[in-house]
Amino acid sequence: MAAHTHPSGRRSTIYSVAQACGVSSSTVSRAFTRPDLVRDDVRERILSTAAAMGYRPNRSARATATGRTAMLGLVVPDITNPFMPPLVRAVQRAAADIGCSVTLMDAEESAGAETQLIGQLHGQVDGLILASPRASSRALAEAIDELPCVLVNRVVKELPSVVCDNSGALAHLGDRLAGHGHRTFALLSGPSASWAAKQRARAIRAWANRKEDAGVSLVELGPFDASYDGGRRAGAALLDTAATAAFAFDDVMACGVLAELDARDVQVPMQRSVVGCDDVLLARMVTPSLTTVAAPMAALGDTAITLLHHRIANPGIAAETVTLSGTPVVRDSTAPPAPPAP
Amino acid sequence: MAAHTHPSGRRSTIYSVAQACGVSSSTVSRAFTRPDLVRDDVRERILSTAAAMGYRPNRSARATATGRTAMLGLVVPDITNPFMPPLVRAVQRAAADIGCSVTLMDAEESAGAETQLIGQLHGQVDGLILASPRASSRALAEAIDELPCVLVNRVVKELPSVVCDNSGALAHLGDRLAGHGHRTFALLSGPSASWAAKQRARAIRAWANRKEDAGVSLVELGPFDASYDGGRRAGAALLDTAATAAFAFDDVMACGVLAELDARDVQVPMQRSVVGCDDVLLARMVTPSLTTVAAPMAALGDTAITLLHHRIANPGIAAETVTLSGTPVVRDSTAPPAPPAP
DNA sequence: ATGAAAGCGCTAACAC
DNA sequence: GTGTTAGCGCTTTCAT
Repeated sequence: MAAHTHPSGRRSTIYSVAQACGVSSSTVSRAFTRPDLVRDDVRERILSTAAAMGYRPNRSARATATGRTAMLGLVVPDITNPFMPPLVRAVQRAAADIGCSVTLMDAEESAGAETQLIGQLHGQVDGLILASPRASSRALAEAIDELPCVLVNRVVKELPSVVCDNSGALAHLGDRLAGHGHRTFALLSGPSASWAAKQRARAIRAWANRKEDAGVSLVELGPFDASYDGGRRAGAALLDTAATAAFAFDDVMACGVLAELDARDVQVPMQRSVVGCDDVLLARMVTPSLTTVAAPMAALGDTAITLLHHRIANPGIAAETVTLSGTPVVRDSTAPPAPPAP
Repeated sequence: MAAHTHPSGRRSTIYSVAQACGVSSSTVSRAFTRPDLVRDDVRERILSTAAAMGYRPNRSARATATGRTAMLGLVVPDITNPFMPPLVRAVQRAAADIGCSVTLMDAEESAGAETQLIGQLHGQVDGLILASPRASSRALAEAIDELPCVLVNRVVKELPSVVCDNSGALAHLGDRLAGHGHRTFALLSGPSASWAAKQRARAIRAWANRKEDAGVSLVELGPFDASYDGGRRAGAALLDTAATAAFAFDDVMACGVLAELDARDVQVPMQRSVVGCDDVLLARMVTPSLTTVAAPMAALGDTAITLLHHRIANPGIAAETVTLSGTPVVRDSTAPPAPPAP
């Protein structure tokens, strides 16, 4: 493996390749970016000598010339949230398909950091994907300022977004539980600032209302942190109610609920049923495995990139928001309620 | 928020700012990159009118001019592995401290993709961090070709790296278990191609050898996948042995072991003790919570970036490998063995 | 199909 | 301390 540097010690450029091939730099450039514009034999000669010389196109130079960086920014509120990695992967894969790489920014749960990071991304990326941003709509709009962008799991007026609607799946799971004989349900709600938490709470309330005639009643608990510890607290709160089944804000919280119930010797699903949301890896790993609503990660990522791509190509296009649906996944944390004590 | 574009519709540049301020473009440039070189009042005037005009430095242009992109590449074998997010975060934070952003590449568990991604990063980043790469040393070296880089949790001759040594912590945990009365231990080893798996196996073997006189014996099982399912299989295998305590390759595997034992009504820690490795978030969330070895994530990230930074500044410097240590964390998955059946 | 030349936005000597 | 002037490596008219 020879060091692929020009004899002079400098990296090779289209110029050195051009010289070596006895063609002009433009032809070399074309050989890489518009292969169809250069005669086959010439192109092949260029490509092979370029490879031999270890030539690598300089992305920055290309970017200054074209005005496109071929990079997308992805900002997440918290990369350690198990919801994110699959999303990151999906976004990245889709971005690769359109020839872009993605620079990841973790806001470490700070809304302030979010807007600051967005600012930093200006002039560095062609567009932005904001996953469940926590910053206020106003702050967001201001930080984004003209940069093409799409939100994931949050809608803000005037901004395109792709969101996951779990109401159908949640209702399905609710029906199933009601069918099992559950009547009193608990809603363990997530952070009040969370758009997703609002949506999920709304969905569950709506379902419960529809089922009122069937004797279903809903007790709302929280808000709790969307964390394991938040879940522990939610689990404790749950036991103070008559609810036999609980909807946790997400799988992580549900996981905390499971732990708290276990710690208090309350059996799941025998004595309480609990359902999570998102279907993160974790959901399969805990005992009992979680009944939950699977988010269409890959589709979320794909759609976000498609929307963004479209938006980069047609600036000033109207903001649309596409809605995908979650899918109910039944596992071991739900079952018929225990028979009333004798 | 007005659209921050030049009246002409184009983005503002150092030139438009310079014109608006009645100074030369270099002064504007300096005001941003070497503030100390420009008189206070001038600098302030420049900065404020720049802000008013919505000027944002163009990173690509800067990069072509300086030859530095201020971007680092981070390639991970599998972003969904819970070990990675904290590492990613740490790396990112440290990178930010030296003024760099990081573009994340997920190889989706394919060694081939790894080298391909590395190739893609050439001419796009100033340096590379490779987290537990799976590609062969040869393939790696070839793909890296001259690009400054540092490996995390893997050592390859001629390449700088930062690794985590868990042997001390593992031995500590082993001693503790032996002190509890355990005598037969199982080593549930990880993928044979994994550098980390080799190291951990070696550490545990060495410890067991040292303890032979104390009656400690070790049975080696595996290799198993470093996954939940791998852990389930490992758990099943464990029950075919006389071992009362097991070292799993990592927390994810340990988690599978826990599930399998639970499924077979084997109580942890009463009937079997199990220890994981890494201390991922998961370790705290499962029931019982895992005794494990905490990896110094933040330090790993910091050190990797420091090494890389140093290496970018001084090309051709000798490759050093720095070793950090894991810390034992005792939780609920370990305890004295059950008394021999009467 | 190929070449010549201008320009992308910024930095970095080098002068003043 | 500030302005002048070359580039950085690449793309892209515009000719030929």
